[in-house]
This record gives sequence, structure tokens and C-alpha cells, in this order.
Amino acid sequence: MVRDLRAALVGRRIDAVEVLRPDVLRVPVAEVLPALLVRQHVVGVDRRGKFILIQLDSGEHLMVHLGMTGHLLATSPDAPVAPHTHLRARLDDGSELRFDDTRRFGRVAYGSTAALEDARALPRLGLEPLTDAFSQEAFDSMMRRTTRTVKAALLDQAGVAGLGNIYIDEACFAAGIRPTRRCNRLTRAQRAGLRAAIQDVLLTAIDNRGSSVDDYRDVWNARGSNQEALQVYGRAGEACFACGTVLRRTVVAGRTTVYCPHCQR
DNA sequence: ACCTACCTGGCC
DNA sequence: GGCCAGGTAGGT
Repeated sequence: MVRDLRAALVGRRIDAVEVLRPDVLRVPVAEVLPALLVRQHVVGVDRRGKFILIQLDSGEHLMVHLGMTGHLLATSPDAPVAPHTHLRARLDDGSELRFDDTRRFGRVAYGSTAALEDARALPRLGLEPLTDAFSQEAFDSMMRRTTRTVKAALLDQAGVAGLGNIYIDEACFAAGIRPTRRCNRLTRAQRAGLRAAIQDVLLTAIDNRGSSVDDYRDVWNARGSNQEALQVYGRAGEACFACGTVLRRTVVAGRTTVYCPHCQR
């Protein structure tokens, strides 16, 4: 998403902003957001975990979290406006950036990263799994000192940033580890396998432009193809691609979890 | 280290 | 009507 947003936004000037649903805005109050954004240029787009940071020439950021059902779309201003569109920004190339989010679990905020952290709009996030910070040493020390299940630990964005329900189940399958296993009980080899699997699963998903299992769409409203590569997510009751065993559904850390009882121990 | 609430919509 | 859904915050 961030790579697509860079292509759509970097160098653009914001000409007009309309907040249709003020309560998706964390900080500041919605009434002042248009005045803060208008006439600024987008200088970059970054990401911390699942938080998208659109950097403006003031040095501040428009921060967006998509929640479960959020979209950021670059579109023509004339295109039909999706239901639950909460924010519209007109850009100097005649295009429009829109944020829509049916369930309103997503969030928008504006400010410096320090201000966003102070306002608790941007929480403390853990290791970025596709950077050098995600070393085996760092991952091991995190995993060795918690008794939580693997599923719960990986859902916690303060440990590893950016993993969600789909990719955790996929990484556990790729590593042959049941999501119900306790972190501190994994062997060194299992931790190494899990770390590699996390990186693999994420890189594949990015190559495939995301998992459009349901309503994920890219910035140009196109579907990704990674839903076709998923091995376990959404496949409970179906046969494991590796061994044919029926995949099992359970609830771990409050989330639906699917695994192969034969391939995953 | 859990557990529930927050929302809307689709499906049975 | 009840159950389920890519997530996180705030409570205990």
C-alpha cells in the first residue's frame, strides 16, 4: 500500500480537504484538519507496522490505520463516492485521495510522530519484520521470555509490528508450529523457522499485492492475488495442501485460528 | 495475560 | 435473529 501511495501522492499538493465523518479522526479536531493540510505537499509515505504515515512538507504526517475494512483510494473526483467515505482530499493533479471504512475501526490522525505518540494515536510498536532489527537474537529474546501462545504474542504489535490474523496463521503453518504453542517452549530451531516463515509469508504477500480475501483493495481499487496463495487462513474443514488432513479451526487469543493438526506440532 | 467493546454488513 | 469478519484500546 505504501509503495502505491508513494506513486500516487509524492510531490502532490493538497488543494482541498473534506472530513465527512469527524469521529474517525483522533487528533486534532476535525474542524481544523482541512486548514492544516491545504497547500501542503506530500514529501513521502512511510509506515510503522500497520500505521501509514503520509509525510507533508511541514514535517508532520497524516496518519492512517485501515482497521479491518478501511481503504485508501486514489481516484477521480467524479467517481462515485463509496458508502462510509470519511475523508476526501483534492490533489493538484486533479485526482482525489479518499479514505473509506465501513466498520470504522480505522483511524486518521495528524501531527508530528512525537505528537501522535503523545496523543496515543500512534502506539509503541515492536520489531519491523522486514528490517535488520528483526534479528534472530531479538526475536529469540522476545519469544523466550513470554509464556503466551505464539498466536497471542504475534498479534501483539508491540512485539513484532505488522502481523495480523491471516499472516500469523500462514507463518505458523509454514513453520510447522501450532499457534497454541507457548512461546517459551519453542526450540531454537522452531524460533528460527518461525522467523524465516514470517518474512517469507510477508514478502510473498507483498509480491502478490495483498490478500483480497474479502474487501482489501490497493490504492487504485484493484484486488491483490495473495488470497490464492493462502495455505490455511479461511480453509478450516478443507484438506491440507501438504498432507490432506482436514484443517482444524479453533479460537486462540480471541481470534479464529486455522491449522493442520498433522503438519503443525 | 486475557476479555470485551467498538462498528457495519453478509450469510444462514 | 444469531454468528462471523484483515484490529486495537482499555479494562480487569
